[in-house]
Amino acid sequence: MKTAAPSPKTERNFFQDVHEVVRLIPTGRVSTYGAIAHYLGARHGARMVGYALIAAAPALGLENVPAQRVVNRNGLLTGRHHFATPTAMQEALEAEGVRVENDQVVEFKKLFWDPATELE
DNA sequence: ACAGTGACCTTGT
DNA sequence: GACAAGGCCACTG
Repeated sequence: MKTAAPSPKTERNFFQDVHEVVRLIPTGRVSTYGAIAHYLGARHGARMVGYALIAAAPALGLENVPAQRVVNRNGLLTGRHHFATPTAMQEALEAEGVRVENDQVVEFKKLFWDPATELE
């Protein structure tokens, strides 16, 4: 299951772009779905960004995509449940120096990395 | 083909 | 300021 078959009709270009941006996120930094979606052009529907991360999930072989650095607007690790383990996301973030408390990134506002602003 | 769900965000009341 | 609803696009059943 899980879209293992790339559908040509579905422009996975969007996913590819998401992968690029997520990969460009510096270590110890975090970004948001809305920022990425906005940087890609417009509101693709921030939800699609999340889906793109699922499509980019390490389980598919894209371990180069640090989805752990991508959180929601609240800085909450909404997708931790989608990781191999419920703590994998938090563990990974803490391993990079990002303090996570109660599934929430501490000083998220400071660690926030906006492609449209940083990369411009 | 239809309906429901989903790692969300923005706007309106 | 808080709560509610809508919107975006894609995937699954």
